[in-house]
Amino acid sequence: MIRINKEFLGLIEILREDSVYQNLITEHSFKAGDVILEQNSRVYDVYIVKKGITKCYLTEDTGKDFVQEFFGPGEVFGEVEIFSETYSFCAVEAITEGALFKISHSDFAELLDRNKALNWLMLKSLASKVKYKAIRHSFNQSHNTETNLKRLESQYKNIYSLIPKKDLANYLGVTERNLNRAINSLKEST
Amino acid sequence: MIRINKEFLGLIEILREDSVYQNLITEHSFKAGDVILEQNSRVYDVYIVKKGITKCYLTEDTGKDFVQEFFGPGEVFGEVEIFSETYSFCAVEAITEGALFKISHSDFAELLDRNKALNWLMLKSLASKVKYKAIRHSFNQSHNTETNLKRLESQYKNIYSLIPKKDLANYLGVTERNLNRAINSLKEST
DNA sequence: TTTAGGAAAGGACAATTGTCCCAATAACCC
DNA sequence: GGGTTATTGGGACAATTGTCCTTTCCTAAA
Repeated sequence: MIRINKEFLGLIEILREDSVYQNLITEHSFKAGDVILEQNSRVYDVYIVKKGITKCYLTEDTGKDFVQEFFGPGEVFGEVEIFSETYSFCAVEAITEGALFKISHSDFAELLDRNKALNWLMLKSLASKVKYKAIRHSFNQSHNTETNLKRLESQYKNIYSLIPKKDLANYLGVTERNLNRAINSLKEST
Repeated sequence: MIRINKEFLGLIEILREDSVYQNLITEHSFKAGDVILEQNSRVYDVYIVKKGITKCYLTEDTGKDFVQEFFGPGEVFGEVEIFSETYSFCAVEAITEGALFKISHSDFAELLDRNKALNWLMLKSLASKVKYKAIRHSFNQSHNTETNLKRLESQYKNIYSLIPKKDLANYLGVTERNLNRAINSLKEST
């Protein structure tokens, strides 16, 4: 749900201690609501969240948004487009204020080639995304909204203060109306 | 849906022309119904499908199976467990007869380290899985069974001769009953 | 050809979720 | 404060999907 990757963030921050990399890896701040990446756009950079929470979502032809993940500190995005050589398939938008690191695709590709630690963390990060998605979608498809919500609540006690309800509904792939029903029914059962 | 990766298969077959690798990369045949990998088991090898179709699926606590993907020629599995260092989160079972290549985790890790082409294809393969999953689950969540089925039918004209209905239903995350309804309703609308 | 067994399809009803809209509440501006 | 406008939550009904069980169809053996 709120994905983080401390190892990756750690490595990026270590690299930035070298002054050479400070020009390649730039830091930028964002505020809540900022659109960091648009869907179906050319992607020139790889992004690493330093602080704050963003959402990565996809807008369908029906007008419905589906939230892929919420990205917290250390989470990487814009990297898939290097390897698949296509336009962005998700939009990324800030939920809270925060900051991120940015590296151009060409610089990142070069770094990947030279730096074995980074290369390995990249493989780990991608593998983790594959695994996480597999497990989450399987669970979501096999259970009703109430059960899915219960799972999230147990993982994030303060979920309603972290994520707006609308985004939560779009993450679960249901309407806000239905999410409200599930919330009420969980409240009653306590 | 039926994922293939000719580039990856090509590279593996080229490597196997070198007699050194023929001992590391072994070939095995399978027949329909064979269980190639069990869920929640230790994974010792990376697998590459050479011929045939397998399904990769996850069994939930409810007893429901959810099919992640169908793997055709070139598709890799068992690799995520190298990077995430955990037990298998999916089972893999043969749908048709076929054959696959197998490499031990340690040999594969070493190959990844030495062979840049393989390293790059591995990154591409993982990125492709992430992207494919993102797009598919977003679409599936945002549309009803009939629309989801229509999408599959348009991509695979002969889908009902390739994949058993039960597996198709588990791929879409619905019951067979509901899949039948969707099939009928598409038939009527022609 | 007949018949029994098993798999596949579909009918009937229940549960879940979506859509639409109205009421309650909060926010804001004169 | 009064009045207006957003925002949020929930009621009512419709559509979709799940569950259960019956019917149909296919196969194979006698």
